[in-house]
Amino acid sequence: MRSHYCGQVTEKLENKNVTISGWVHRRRDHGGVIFIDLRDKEGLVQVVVNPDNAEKFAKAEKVRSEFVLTVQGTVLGRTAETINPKMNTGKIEIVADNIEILSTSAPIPFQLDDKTISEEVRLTYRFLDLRREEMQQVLRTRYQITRTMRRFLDDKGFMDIETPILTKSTPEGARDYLVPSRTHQNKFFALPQSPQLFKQLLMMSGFDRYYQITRCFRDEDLRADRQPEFTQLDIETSFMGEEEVMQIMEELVKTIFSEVGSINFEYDFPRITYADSIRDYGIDRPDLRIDMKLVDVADLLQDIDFKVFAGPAKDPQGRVAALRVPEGGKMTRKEIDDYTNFVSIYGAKGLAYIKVNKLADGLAGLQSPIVKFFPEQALEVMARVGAEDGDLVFFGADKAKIVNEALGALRCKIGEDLAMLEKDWAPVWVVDFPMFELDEQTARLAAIHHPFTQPKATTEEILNHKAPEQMLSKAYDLVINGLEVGGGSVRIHDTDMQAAVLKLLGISDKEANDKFGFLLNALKYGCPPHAGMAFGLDRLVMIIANRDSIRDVIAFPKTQSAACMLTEAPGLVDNEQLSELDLRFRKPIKE
RNA sequence: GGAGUAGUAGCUCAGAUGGUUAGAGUACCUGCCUGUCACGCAGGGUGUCGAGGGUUCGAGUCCCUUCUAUUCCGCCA
Repeated sequence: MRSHYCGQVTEKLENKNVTISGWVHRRRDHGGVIFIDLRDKEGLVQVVVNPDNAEKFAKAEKVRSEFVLTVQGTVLGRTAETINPKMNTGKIEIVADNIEILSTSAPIPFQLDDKTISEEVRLTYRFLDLRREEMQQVLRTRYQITRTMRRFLDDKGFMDIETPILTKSTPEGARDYLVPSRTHQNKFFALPQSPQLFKQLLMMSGFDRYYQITRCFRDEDLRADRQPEFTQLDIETSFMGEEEVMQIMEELVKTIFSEVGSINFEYDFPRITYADSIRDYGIDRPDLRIDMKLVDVADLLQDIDFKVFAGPAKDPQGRVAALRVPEGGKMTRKEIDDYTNFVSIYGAKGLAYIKVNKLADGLAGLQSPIVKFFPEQALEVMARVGAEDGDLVFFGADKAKIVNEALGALRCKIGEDLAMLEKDWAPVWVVDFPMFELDEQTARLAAIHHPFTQPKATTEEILNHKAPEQMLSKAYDLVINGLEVGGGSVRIHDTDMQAAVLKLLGISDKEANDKFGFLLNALKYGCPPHAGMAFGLDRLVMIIANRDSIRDVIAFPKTQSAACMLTEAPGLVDNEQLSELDLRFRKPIKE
């Protein structure tokens, strides 16, 4: 049915007979001659149908968009006036000897070259949406990335091993997707949030280097960069520490960017500690494409007669920080109001600012509703943040968490709005994460990474630590352009240390045994030191393919309510199925 | 759970202040056309104005409820 792909018929094949098959991209009927652009995965080629044969011509007249055809014909060079420089195959055309209609098509609900189609329509007809060149290209990029990952890891002695999809609910972490068991009454499987425990067990089994490109499931609300089922490149190694894992993972990422995106990082990825990242950027996944930092000014403003600033400045839990926007003085009142509105999302009660008109004029050169509250300190603050004429300096003063989130987000928003991105790519390792965080509602400690991460402390120190929330862990995240693309840690390989961590987390022996006793048990039988990492494949593809949404790099994604527009999943099931599972609804089904 | 935005023809959208028969482009259909490549020309409207309720003499427009999509907050070890 095919001697060549449409997109690969070039002038080299002139005067040759070819057979091509594909979809009718467009038909132009001139009455006496009909042009058909035929499309397959390699591209488009123009087919010319002349009226020299009535049967053939009649078929061409019947043809419509998206019909599937096989065309036999002769490749001919176009005359100079009819060459189409916009097409790769524009120097030639195929003069049809014979046309076969393999499949007709109803009028399609949207035109493939229309770039303004709503996502709702695209997802409902995803099989058509995926015909678009753009989507074909993205999925090809995705495949090239996974292929590169596999080759890189295979060459380094990593082995691909599958782990169960039907598994057990884990403590903490995200909400599980549950699957009722028919053979075990009242019991449920959980879909894995990640193969974390299995890959640790594989290390204990002696496989030494494991990887898997695998689906993970988390039943939480969606975002542009979050789907309830997503794909991870999951990796674990034995007898490697933080440094070795980070090095090999960095090499992997560089290889992917180089081979798939022709982007070459000729430097070591910078590293930043969690604490520094929060201090300078307000967030643990800093976008280093933007050259602005938060600057602490609390020490200068503790004693002023302006409670909005002085209060948080004196509060150990508070923070007063400034964000200097170079040349931000051009901002209008409305723009500033919009930013004030923006930070309110994060709980900020306001957004103070100082416009720097002319520093040489001293206080008179500063334009601001708040300078009058601290005339003595204002210039010192300006010096601290490095303000120059024409700048605008924003201030956040509140609980540290609020200031960090508000100014951190503001920094990125302004960076984008004012086109302040200084480079295309900014990878960075974030290291020295705290081991625990204090849950404000329950006042309990929770693991920031997961409870199997090794703290930077001995078992003794873990048990006797006076401020466990200050303890660091051997965890690391890889952040690119403000997006967390991967994270990992050194794991605990010692029974006593694992018990100590679980104890701090307030997980009882019984609970630990119920939920992952198999892991604790395995730890007893010779566990190698091991460490690993997992990459969010979808995010990595998104960033390399330069898309704004993870949905654009997944063939069949879910909507924000975790539904599939195409299959209309999730759906109702038969009563018979429910009764086999011994399940019943607590409320009547709404029609 | 919360905040914002959107929902009118197959698609993308217009439709101040409530007013007669709801429009445009495109797609589609019919006819014409032998060099187009977003072909062109002439003609044709194919509609549950997301759904339900309310106000009104009268609702695409106002009010309430609700559904869907999307962005964000919470959530996501």
